Amino acid sequence: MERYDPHAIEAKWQQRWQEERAFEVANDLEGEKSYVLEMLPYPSGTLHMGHMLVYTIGDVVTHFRRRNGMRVLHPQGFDSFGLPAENAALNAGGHPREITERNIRHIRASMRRIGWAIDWSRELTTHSPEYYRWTQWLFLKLYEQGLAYRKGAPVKWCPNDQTVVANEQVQDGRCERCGAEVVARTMEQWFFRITDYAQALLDDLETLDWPESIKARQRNWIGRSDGAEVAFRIDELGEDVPVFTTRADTLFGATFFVLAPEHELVERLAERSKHGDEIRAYVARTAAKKTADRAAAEEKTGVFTGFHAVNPVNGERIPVYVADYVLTDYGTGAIMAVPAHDERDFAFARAFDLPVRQVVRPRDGEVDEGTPYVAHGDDEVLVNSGDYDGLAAPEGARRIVEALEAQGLGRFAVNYRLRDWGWSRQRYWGCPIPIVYCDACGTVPVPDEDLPVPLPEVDDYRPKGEPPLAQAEDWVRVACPRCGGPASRETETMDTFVDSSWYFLRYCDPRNEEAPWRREVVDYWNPIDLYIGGVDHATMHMIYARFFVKVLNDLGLVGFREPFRRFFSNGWVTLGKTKMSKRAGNVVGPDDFVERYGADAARLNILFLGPADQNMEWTETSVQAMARFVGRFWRVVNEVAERAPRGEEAGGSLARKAHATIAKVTDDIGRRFAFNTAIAAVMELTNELARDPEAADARFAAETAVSLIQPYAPHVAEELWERLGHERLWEQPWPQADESQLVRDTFQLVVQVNGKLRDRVEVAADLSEDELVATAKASERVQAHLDGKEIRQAIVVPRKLVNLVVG
RNA sequence: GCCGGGGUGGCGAAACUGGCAGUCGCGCCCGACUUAAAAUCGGGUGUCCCGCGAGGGGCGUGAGGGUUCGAGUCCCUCCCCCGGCACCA
Repeated sequence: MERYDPHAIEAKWQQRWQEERAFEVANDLEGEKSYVLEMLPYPSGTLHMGHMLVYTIGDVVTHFRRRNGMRVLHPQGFDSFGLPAENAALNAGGHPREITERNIRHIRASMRRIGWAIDWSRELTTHSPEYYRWTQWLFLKLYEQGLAYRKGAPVKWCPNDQTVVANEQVQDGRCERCGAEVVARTMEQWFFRITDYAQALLDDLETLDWPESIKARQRNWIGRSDGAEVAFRIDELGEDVPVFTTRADTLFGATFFVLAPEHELVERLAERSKHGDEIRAYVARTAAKKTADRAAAEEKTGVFTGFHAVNPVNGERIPVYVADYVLTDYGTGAIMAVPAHDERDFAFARAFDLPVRQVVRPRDGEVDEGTPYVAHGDDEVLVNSGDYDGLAAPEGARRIVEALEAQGLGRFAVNYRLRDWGWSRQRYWGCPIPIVYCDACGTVPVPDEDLPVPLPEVDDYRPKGEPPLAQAEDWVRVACPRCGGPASRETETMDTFVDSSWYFLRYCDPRNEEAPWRREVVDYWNPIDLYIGGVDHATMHMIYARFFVKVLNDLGLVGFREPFRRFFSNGWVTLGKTKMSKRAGNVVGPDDFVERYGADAARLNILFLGPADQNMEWTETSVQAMARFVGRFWRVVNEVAERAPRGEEAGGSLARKAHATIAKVTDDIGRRFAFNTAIAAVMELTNELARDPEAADARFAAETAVSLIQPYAPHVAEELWERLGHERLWEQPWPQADESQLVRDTFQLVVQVNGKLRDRVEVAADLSEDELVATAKASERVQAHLDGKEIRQAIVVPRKLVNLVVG
């Protein structure tokens, strides 16, 4: 028998598939389709085991669905613009384009070497002008709709380095790099109005077949809360300031009022206040603080403004403070403070010696005055609340808001935690924004026919305060598309999440030069039937893509409202119980293992480690074990091919086992996504086959095993299929389990006494319940445990067990 | 704090619908082949107790309770681990 040589076998079949374009699929738009997609990689290095996992899952499903008669779209590409790729280039010390394209070549070669069934004719890279032309085009569509806009947003600025620094790069209010005190600055940034779609993004989660944990994360991220907006009048100004509250039941307990330091009113108050300097100093101090540090602050800080707000429910004047525990970008940036029923307000009241007034208490029971009482269900009632005293808290809240509404001082309101998506970056390696600024015409979109706006070459692409594109002066200077006068281009670039918010649509029609896609094509393939990827993209990318699709649907560009009908979230691959990552320095790549043990063993291994949606610990011994299994599989099947009789499949125990394995593997891959147990089932079949390779039904069992392992180990399966005298396994229909073979005429009856296993008896399948009980009683082992006691009851589970209850 | 996922042999895990706990694999032990080792192949392997042995019995799925003829699985209380969000009013 020939030795198993994975390299020769894998090269042979990969060449064959490439020649035959075996995994390319045409846009016939006919028949049952399945779009199977894994999240595309950042070409920031080489493949690691996480990639091995996610792409092998997709590959198994692709083969399975193809062989079940579906037209399967399974493309691949590279998320090659943006920070991940650019940072990799900066580390490598080369031009981002060169480094990125080198990484792509390497990864593409690895992917081909692993033998994934990818339609390479549809490959895309987000940094190619053919792609980003349409990213720009889509931006312009959103811009036309008013869904893309520019606004000032607070950023941290280092006056020494003359650069914006990320929140994560500020430590104790100082620049991480040079130690200078950072200051807050408002800078113009581009945003998408994703908040317009907050409710739709929330509602439509119900229609998706996603893991509950992932839906929960998105709900959490969107963060809907129901409450009321209530107007408080600043007494000295005569101006109404709205607050958002979820606790209208506590309005009578408001004892002070707080504005976020960034609230637009604060500067105006400072101008008129005798505490003006104090207020400005406080605002400057808090602005420089990292958001996380503000949140982590043990002591509440703030400053009295000298102004007062009037509580609309009782006309009471309460002092107005500025304090950084109130966030500027949630609700209205101002709150009514109810220290008796809110932890944060309570802490502030303690620190500033402000009154605490109890207005909600349990119907029965005592309240500890030393801590805020936050419960507010139907078991809580209002007190100190005028006409509302005695009402249950939810009812009281409703009545109070209704009364305010009647006076025009409040209304029921909904708030979301979700913020508009800020996506412009002062970096080089990203999609240019097709906008021109003209002194005469203002902000002018670049006309479609002038797309793409190319990414210019610059001398120094490293990040600095000014966008690197500003150096490309000839590129920046441009005639205004509207008036022809002197104008300049937008020099910021898009975040990579913009590129990845629509790539799955481009795969459907990747070479279209007239449009981003043809609608009938995307409508045929989409929504994606199975999307596979890591949980780390469960919020950002997967919310942004959902937003894009909803907008595109509203624009009539696509006929569906959700991109990912089903999502499978793969686990992490860990080494030493730590997620494999560059940062942890524990990355193991598949290249090495494919080289040493072959692609089939590496593919089987990653899916055999454990359930694919849970984290799994990588060990070198496990891939060796898989190499051993493949070798054993090779020997056993070859032996059958050489020695087992040909002819009709006989209905012996091997054939029965084969049919049972078909049923198990089909269910495991098709319904349960339990890839590990499907492999175990084929191993069992192989073990039985090895015991009797010359049996009359050995050939059928071997063919079945080869056919079932094909999605996991397509190369060795194809080679063995050929040795069994057949061809083109990748196109063969998936085997069907013969139900009649699954039904046996005897079965093993489990006999319990008082629920404890006492015996197993092989019995005929057609015995009646009485006969089963009689058989159970007849067992010697059972008799020993009956101990002469009376049988009070006999539980019979047909075709399974008899439980004799004695007492 | 809120939300989500977990806890089963020495290890990764299986048990899908309440019905034989531990499939499959790793590791380990014994044996075959070998001058020897590696590789490969065969057998064994939850744990404790009784028995020279064949065998028999008890215990066992994070802890405690409950429902049930029967619970890893369902219910209640609690502990621990991992992840997400978090001064979100």
